[in-house]
Amino acid sequence: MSKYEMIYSAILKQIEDGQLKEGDKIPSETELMKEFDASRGTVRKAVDLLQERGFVQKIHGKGMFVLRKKNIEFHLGGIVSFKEVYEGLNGDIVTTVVEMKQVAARRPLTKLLNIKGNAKVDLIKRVRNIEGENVILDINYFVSEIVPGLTKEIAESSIYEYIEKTLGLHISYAHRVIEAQPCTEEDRKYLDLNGTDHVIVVKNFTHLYDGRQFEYTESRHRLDKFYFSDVARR
Amino acid sequence: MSKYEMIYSAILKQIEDGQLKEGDKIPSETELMKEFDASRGTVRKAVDLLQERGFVQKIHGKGMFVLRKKNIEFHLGGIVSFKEVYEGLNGDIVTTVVEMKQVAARRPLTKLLNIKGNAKVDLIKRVRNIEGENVILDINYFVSEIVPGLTKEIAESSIYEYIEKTLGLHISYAHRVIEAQPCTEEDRKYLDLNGTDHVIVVKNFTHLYDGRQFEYTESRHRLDKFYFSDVARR
DNA sequence: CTGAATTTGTGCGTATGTATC
DNA sequence: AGATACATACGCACAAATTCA
Repeated sequence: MSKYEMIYSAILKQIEDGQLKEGDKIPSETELMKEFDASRGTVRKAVDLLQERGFVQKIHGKGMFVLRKKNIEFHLGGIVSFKEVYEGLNGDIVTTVVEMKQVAARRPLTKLLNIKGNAKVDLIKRVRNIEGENVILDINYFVSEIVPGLTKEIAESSIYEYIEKTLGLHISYAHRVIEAQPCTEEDRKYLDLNGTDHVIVVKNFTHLYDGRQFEYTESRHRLDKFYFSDVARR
Repeated sequence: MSKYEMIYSAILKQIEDGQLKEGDKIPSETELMKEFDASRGTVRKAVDLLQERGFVQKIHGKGMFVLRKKNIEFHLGGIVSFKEVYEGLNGDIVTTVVEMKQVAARRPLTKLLNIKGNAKVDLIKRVRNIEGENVILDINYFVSEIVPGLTKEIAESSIYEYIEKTLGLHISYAHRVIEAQPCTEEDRKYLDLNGTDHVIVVKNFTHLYDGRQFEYTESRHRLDKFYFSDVARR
């Protein structure tokens, strides 16, 4: 881990552990330089990261203050977001693979994944059951050439861990779209819809560090279980 | 404008004008140093900003490449997001103030705005009409002590411009929450709901540079007109 | 395959500007 | 007015990833 990441983590830990509470002033940059035996540039890189991610707020001439303790979580891979994740989930999340096969890409998919026709794609459909109700249907498409060797076991645990740890690929960014759609036959088949006739769809176009797109995913959430939270700056 | 902002804008303009197209390699940091007569740190600050905002992707040892031309727009103030904004909106957006009054804060509101009871609050309800349909109901609450002098005229044009330009306040960040809710009586009264029984609610907790919260807003969107897009990194 | 050149990543030091108290 | 704290900018050195002769 680099030095600025160490400083970032150390300060973040103090916030999470409650040694630094909301509204507290964080030591000045010169003090942090001494504390961590680092240059000002390095300290600034660390605290800029803290600010970007919404933990602190720097004020010119005054100092730097703690905004919030808990991370505004987003999940680049896997489950995107739902209420229980934020509310400290009491019950369990059970993931079931309901369909899994390799297909040759056809028209809508070739565009969504930015690949040529007939390129091999791994299709995975998973249902997320929370506290006894099926509330999320995840439909993943992975480019087989980039992500080979997917199995049912991997799909049931963590595909992202497999991609990063086992395959050694570096995931970089995802373009996300959130919108509502009328329920499909498939939604009705797999989800406990509770009388609702729309779902919230989170689309993910996920890319590697080198820019290649390796995934397109639709997370279809039951309306009343959907929740999204973030911090926008400037 | 600072030097790194100049460099940021200059490169962004080249991307928007099409001189740098998607996939193109951007000149190396040393070349940009010469081009803009700047130090490496300044150039890096500019291109790091471009990367954060999703325009380019830097790859260690290779270079820096254009990802996309169009900004993934978010709107910190005012209208949060809806389909037509992204699709280049053909028709007009008409904003109508349907209610406006000053009230003394009561229980749910004191918590949402983080203020004391009986503190004065300006309540504004506005309907957004797009292509002949009322599809968004915005309910804004402003802390009167921080944002004084709001009028119907300001509410009909741009409240944020008034806050920043006229009052000279610096807006810094907003905590956003997106979720679905069943329609209220008010939704039914003001919106053309088209048979849907839920709305998508975007909640905004907006703060000044000094950390004070000055606004709480609910944007209530008709399901089929809602659209949200962003880029998540790492 | 090796090594050099290029390019981005990290870290240090210094100076000066600007806002707050 | 002076002290403090963050903001911008410059320069240098070395590390790590990639490319290519």
